[in-house]
Amino acid sequence: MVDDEKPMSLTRAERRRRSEASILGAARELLAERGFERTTIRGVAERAGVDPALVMQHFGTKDDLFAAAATWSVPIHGLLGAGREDLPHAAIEHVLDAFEDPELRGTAEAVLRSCLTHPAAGTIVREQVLGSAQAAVATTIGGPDAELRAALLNACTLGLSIARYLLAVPALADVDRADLERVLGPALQALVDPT
Amino acid sequence: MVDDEKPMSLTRAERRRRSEASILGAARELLAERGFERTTIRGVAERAGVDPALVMQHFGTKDDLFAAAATWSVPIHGLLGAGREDLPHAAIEHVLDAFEDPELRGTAEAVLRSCLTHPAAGTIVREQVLGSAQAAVATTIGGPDAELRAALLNACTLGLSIARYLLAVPALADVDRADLERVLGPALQALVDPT
DNA sequence: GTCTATATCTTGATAGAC
DNA sequence: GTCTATCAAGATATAGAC
Repeated sequence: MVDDEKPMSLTRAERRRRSEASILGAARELLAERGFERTTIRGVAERAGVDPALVMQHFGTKDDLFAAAATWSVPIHGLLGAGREDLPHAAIEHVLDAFEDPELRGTAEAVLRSCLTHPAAGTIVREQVLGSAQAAVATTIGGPDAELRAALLNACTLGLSIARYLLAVPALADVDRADLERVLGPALQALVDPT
Repeated sequence: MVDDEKPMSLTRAERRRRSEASILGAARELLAERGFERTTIRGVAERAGVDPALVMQHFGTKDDLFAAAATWSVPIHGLLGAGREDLPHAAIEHVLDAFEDPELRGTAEAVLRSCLTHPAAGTIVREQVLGSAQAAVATTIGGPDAELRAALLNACTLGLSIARYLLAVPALADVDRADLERVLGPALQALVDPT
């Protein structure tokens, strides 16, 4: 019982870890490009360079694979640390950082791409992504309309993310950070300041 | 050749017109609820109360059915007639009207629901919905950033539509028109006014 | 014009050899 | 641990009877 570990166990665990990581990466790419419905187990396996059956062996079902690939832990510390004057700036940075970091962008796109058609993805966006940011922002805004203002702030940044990165609207996809902040900043400021 | 019209032709044409309309209505409903991939010909036929083969007979392919059901002629005259001070108000009315008219809402949701996963729907939103509104708004905005400001105005209203009507974010789905305009209006005004 | 029957393909998932 | 072979279900689309 004690010494039944085989000498190859490290290699076995290592191989498993690697194939799991490559499967997860391939799944994220395809989910980001095509969404949940058009992403197939076979397609994921092919891009990962493994056998289709191996994907099922590791993750059980397609939904479980999605859940594993689309786990998006939103870093809201940037929003929490901001005062009311910094909030627009922080919010814009928040989304631009997520989509310009190659690591984060995959999962962010994977979740957003399917959020209108896949119930699980919709719940993630509604409750985790928008929900946590809304709660973090509402307290620093304050006032009677705090929740509404926070929700609208989120809606605008969500619209920007979708239009710029997922739909690739020309006028938004091409513009650089500085112009974006310069033009959008005052608008979000008006949203945050209760007049 | 001249008199080969049958006496029943009116009935036949009428029946065809009716079944086509009911198929189109059922397709719009399901497309709005589930999106393109999860909408099946069988499901459309069942909801319309007709035979699945009849759907194909009328529309040829599933993509053609989508094209017919998701033809969204955006009424931008409200945006064209507005001056710079009225633009935020007109823009908000523009989206709220579309989603609160039961007739328009179906097609609007059908297009938006699939715009991230179905290429044709994405093109419609990018070029027709956002494109036409952007062109209409950019000229009244004027200045060097006109296109960018118009695109951002569109992105914000798109985000509002998605969050409120498709994702049903609580804080946005429950609020009424007046509050929405009161809070969002000044923000969009700041977006429109070049400072 | 409408429906029955079916062809053809693709999907997610499983069983078992090695 | 990995792959071959395959199942069962569901999809679009078509052919032909009525």
